[in-house]
Amino acid sequence: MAAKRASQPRSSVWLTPEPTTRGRRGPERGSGAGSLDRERIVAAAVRLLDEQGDAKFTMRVLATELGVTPMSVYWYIANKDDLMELALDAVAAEIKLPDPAAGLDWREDLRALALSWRRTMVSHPWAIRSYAEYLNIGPHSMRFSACAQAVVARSPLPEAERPAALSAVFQYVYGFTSMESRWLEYGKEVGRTADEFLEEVAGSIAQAPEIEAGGGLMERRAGRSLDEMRDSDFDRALDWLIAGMCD
Amino acid sequence: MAAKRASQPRSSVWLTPEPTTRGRRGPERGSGAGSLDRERIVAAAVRLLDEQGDAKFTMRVLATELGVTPMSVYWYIANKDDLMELALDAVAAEIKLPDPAAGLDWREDLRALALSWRRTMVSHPWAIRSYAEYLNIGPHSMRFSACAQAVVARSPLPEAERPAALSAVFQYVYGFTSMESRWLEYGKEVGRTADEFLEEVAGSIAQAPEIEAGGGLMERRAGRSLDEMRDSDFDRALDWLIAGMCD
DNA sequence: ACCTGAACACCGTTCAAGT
DNA sequence: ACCTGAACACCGTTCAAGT
Repeated sequence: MAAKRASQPRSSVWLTPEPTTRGRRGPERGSGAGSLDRERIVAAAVRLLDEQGDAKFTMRVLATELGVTPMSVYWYIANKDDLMELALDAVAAEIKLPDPAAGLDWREDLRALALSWRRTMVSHPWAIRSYAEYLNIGPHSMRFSACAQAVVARSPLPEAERPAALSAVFQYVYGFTSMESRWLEYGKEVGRTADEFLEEVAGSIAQAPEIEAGGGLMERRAGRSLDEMRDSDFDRALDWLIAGMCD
Repeated sequence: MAAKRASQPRSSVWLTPEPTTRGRRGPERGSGAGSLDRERIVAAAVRLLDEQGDAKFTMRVLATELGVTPMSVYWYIANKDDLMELALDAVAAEIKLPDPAAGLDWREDLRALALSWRRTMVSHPWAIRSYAEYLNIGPHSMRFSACAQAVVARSPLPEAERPAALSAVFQYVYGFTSMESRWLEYGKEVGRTADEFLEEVAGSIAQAPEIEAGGGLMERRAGRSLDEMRDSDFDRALDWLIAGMCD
């Protein structure tokens, strides 16, 4: 999607200051059903992305949803890439941040942060996919990372190592969640649970002659469901990470 | 790209047994310049993806590169998604595996595996992006994960915890590398080094009033280049992970 | 200031036809 | 068995025009 036109360098909504005239209007203009603005457009985009997935999300269906012609939308946003960045940041606003006044240990707060990031992303698979394509530097996203930095700032780690600590935790969470939602989505598309789907795939792989059997990576352990296993593997790895950081 | 047509569930090349008649020919047919087959198609795809990026990679330019009509390619592969999966697995073949006979500590082998995965992916940014979209269960990819499993099998970890260990390491590496190559590519697109680009972005963010300053996440430490910092953060986090796993 | 309609330059892919 | 040409059903977006 990004950089479709030939050699135009791609940029970011966040780096091109928005002309405040557009989509910004005073309170005198009542929010009648048909009035368009950035906010309404982004909200509709997020809703459609959630409901139908990013593959089916086009400027044309967005316009239809808004009861408007495709080109109307372009009055408020420069292009689809910008809209995706806006939608991405809107989702970042949903991530619950721990209350610093609660007085929890920094490790618990870091854990909580990781968990709520994961929860949010699993419910917006298109968003986590967009991470691979867009810079994610909107205000809500920055608010999240500022919060994360404040949490590690309370740790005993020397200042020079804090970025590595954040990197370790959140790159891991990103990787894990990305993988997780890919399986969930695949399963949903073929109409099964992730459990069933993964088992089918494991079966096919085991039979394919040219594929050397992975031997165990995909198999259930102790009769637990895959959902349970996923959760506990996630927790376990997080524990290791945080434990390792403190020696 | 995946699942473009409306409600057709997406599948995978690896799950739909290839009719061996196609693209498989006896040795009697010399590999003349114009002869098409799966192998040649996939090789050309990888080359084009490397050179021009996935945004510009279309079936039409692929066909042109092969000196053939777009639809010729479809005799050998079912669709573009399948081709991407094939290309993805071709790249997985490049990942260097540690020699189990070298007698290194399992931790060193795990590290080596992570490093060579990262190196391979950084040189094929389209491939790491494809991870978010496709099942990655081709023979070379499975060979890689079988190797990784063999390595942790040599660790003192109880069997039930090995999947979590693998998950921790490789999800982290995936997340890190994904982020890394996104910045590298963005920088390249606007014609600067990742260093310069990141600095510019940090500058813009600092100035944007609605964005709460991240405060330090993006700043250099001790005058080192970003490349150096990236490498050392990566190493540090890997150490933590592996150390944490062993208590 | 805001919205439309028609058009452009693309996509991936189907299908009937050629050799 | 392999390859082509024309066409279909889409995309995002430009541009000139309307109100």
